[in-house]
Amino acid sequence: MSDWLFKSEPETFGLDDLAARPGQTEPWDGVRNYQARNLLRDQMRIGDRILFYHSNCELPGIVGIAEVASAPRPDPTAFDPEARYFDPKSDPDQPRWYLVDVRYTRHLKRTIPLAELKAFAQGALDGMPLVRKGNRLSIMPVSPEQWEFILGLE
DNA sequence: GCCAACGTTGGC
DNA sequence: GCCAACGTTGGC
Repeated sequence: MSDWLFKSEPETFGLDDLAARPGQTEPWDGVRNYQARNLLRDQMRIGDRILFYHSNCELPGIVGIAEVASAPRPDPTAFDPEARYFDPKSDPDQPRWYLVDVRYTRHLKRTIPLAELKAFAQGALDGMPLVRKGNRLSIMPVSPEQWEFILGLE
């Protein structure tokens, strides 16, 4: 069992959107980064916990908790020429991109801002990609210690 | 809106 | 296989 952090732009699809979905569950499509893909495809299991992070917004930070609600499976939007994330090089017989379903768990009592987390970049969150400059990884692993520490800030 | 950081692409 | 050019991410 592993823990993860997922980034999402709230203007596109935020935690409120997830909570409003039928079953509070949504396929996490559109991941088009190989490092994120490998984590998603090879390591995610049903029940894994997710820190839900809002990026590219007024107050970037962790806003809630979700969970992995399906096994990894090929991302169908990669095969759809109409889809924003269509990838003509993804072959249905050998899919390049994968997704999992994500289910809402809860909102945090407050947003834990990135700026606050960065204060621990040389401490409890040492090595976490999120607090490293220029990081763009949209899915990253969270150690049990990091998970406990971050929620301790709530 | 700016721009630094980064991943990907493609020419050679 | 190198690396410049390009497009994207995402904080500020």
